[in-house]
Amino acid sequence: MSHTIYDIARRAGVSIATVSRVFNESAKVSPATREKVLHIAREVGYMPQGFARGLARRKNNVIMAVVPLLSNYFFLQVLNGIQHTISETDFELHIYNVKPEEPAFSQVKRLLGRRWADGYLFVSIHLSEGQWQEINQLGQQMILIDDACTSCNYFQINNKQGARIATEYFLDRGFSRIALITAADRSIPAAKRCEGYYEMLREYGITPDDPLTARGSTDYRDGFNERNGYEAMLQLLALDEHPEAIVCVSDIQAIGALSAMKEQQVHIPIIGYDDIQLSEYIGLSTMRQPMYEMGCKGTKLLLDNLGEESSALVQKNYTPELILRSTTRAKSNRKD
Amino acid sequence: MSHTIYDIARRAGVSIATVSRVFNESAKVSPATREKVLHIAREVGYMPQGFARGLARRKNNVIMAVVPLLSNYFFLQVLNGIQHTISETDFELHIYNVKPEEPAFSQVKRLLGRRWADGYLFVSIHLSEGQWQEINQLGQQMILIDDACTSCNYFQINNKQGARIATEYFLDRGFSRIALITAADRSIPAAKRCEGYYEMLREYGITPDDPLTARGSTDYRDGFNERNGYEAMLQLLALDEHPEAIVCVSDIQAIGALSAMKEQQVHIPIIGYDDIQLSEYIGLSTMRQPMYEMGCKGTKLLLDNLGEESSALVQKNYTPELILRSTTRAKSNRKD
DNA sequence: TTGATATCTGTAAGCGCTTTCATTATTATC
DNA sequence: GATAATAATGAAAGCGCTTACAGATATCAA
Repeated sequence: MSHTIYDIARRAGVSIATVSRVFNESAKVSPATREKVLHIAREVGYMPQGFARGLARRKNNVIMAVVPLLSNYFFLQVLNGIQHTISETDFELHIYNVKPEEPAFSQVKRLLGRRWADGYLFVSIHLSEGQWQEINQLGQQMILIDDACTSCNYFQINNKQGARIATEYFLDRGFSRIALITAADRSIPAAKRCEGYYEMLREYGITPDDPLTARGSTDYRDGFNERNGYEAMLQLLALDEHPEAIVCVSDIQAIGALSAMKEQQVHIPIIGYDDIQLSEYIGLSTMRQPMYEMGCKGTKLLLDNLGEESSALVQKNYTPELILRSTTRAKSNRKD
Repeated sequence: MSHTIYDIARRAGVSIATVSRVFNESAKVSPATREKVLHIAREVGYMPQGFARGLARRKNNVIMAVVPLLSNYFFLQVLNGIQHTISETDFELHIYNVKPEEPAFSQVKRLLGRRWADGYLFVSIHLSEGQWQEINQLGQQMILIDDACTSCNYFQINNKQGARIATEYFLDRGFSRIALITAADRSIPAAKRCEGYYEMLREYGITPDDPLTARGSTDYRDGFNERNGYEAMLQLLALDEHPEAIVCVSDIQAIGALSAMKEQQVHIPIIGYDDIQLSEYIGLSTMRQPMYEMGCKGTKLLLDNLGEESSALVQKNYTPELILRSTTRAKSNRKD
């Protein structure tokens, strides 16, 4: 069943060192022995065990992407970028999914302590500056994607700026009753986006109106879910006066909002956030973030750092881009 | 930086055996020493390394879920079930994502050879009977979810039956020009679903009409993508006579098809497949599969098997359920 | 032939941990 | 106070591998 290097060595009539050399592409083994060993290995399905090898080498050629609740759409594209970059090396990618039931901080600490991987990519894991510092002091190679910390390498998108751009788009078109659909308070990106919305409103001399900030009560995925958007929209439509436009902190909520509008036969311009793949087909205007690119760049940096001893900090900020589609177009051609 | 059990032992003035016992909840250590060790460990951030521990124990409390290209919506829900079940144990879940560029078979073989995990859950990985046999002979604990093999444990959904149900729904309503939107030929589930469609048509005495089977040319994710459905729908709408109803092998393609219909202002009843979360909000009728449940059951079985020596094969087949929503309702109340 | 090089292979030490077994310290029992 | 039983600890082997280092063999110039 489970063969070890000793079994192979015995059957091939060589020492374990030779077997090891065969599997490490070390040149110092004659073609004849190499073939003999490989043949036996193939026959019994032998391959060096990751652990033992990792232990001996103090490196196991695994990098780990740490992501929040996997069914969140956001970082799937980041992962694609990571995957793509890794597949060009001899590293393996393992993915670790932090669960919502336990604080991310303790999960991450435990994970790093185990040292399963040579390096870690944290995607959309939001911790405080102090917590990241502590994690970073564990001395593992790591990169933050979609969060920041002064002492870490990171690739971040400016959430506030994204919301500012979306809000300004509507302001520029003369709207002033602009509503906001937000998510759970505890979500840091949501909070940043709200902030951008408020800030931009004030810059245009508008005092944010409380009832125009809505959020559903469905808490699943920090409120980043369709139903939450649906509920929020219902609240907004129940107002004495409908809002003129809507800024939404995620596409997925915007989709819920759109279905509420459809039910009530109203059309209010809306801009989502994330540019998930579906948005294009739904015609949802949105803020696009360079997720794939961040995945690639982050991975490349991590792999580079793995080689060198200590390298300079890389900290990069991106600005999201407004993608205009039909949900921001006037619906004059339709009767309803 | 990276402390070992020796460092802790030295600083605590005990042997490494004692430190090890502290971290293994072994009762044989006095409260005083336990505290002393734990205190020092906490101070320097020590935790036993996964490898070394795995090597010594020949078990590392990791189970691995192997999934195809991560951006596929299908198995996200399976993963939720897996996650949920595992979080109630002291196991960790690592996820491995097979890449499209290399045959899944060789990736899986390599992965199992490394023995990173104690057990493996293969979700939506489609290999031939013979290939699974070979994989199974590597002697690792494994469960198949959404595929089958006579010598393995598996939890499978009857794809053919699902398509039969969808097709029959339309047949029962008197339609006979029922179209099929399918995906890439190489996709096994897609093929099975097609088969169900053809079979049911014939049982109702209808000879399948070639042009009524459509597929887009966008190959991304084996054709399971919005654009593919969009293109397929365009082909169907270009026919001399529109189909009366559409069976689609995935929700994601059905969404593409719907947007094509919307563009051309037509409404043709359609049933998707998968019941992804968005479908509810779009009102898409679909075939629902018990994905979450399969994730839970599969994981539970795997964990059980990990304990015992050899246990009886568990092979379970599910039938998808037809969920009726607005895309199968007559659109008589709307003008367009 | 001889010694010097180059090529291949084996020996053995370690990687960081767990765990058995032996040893010592402690407590209970009479 | 001696003995047996119990509890806490340490020494050491081993998990499956890599990798210096050294040894063996082959090759070649002189």
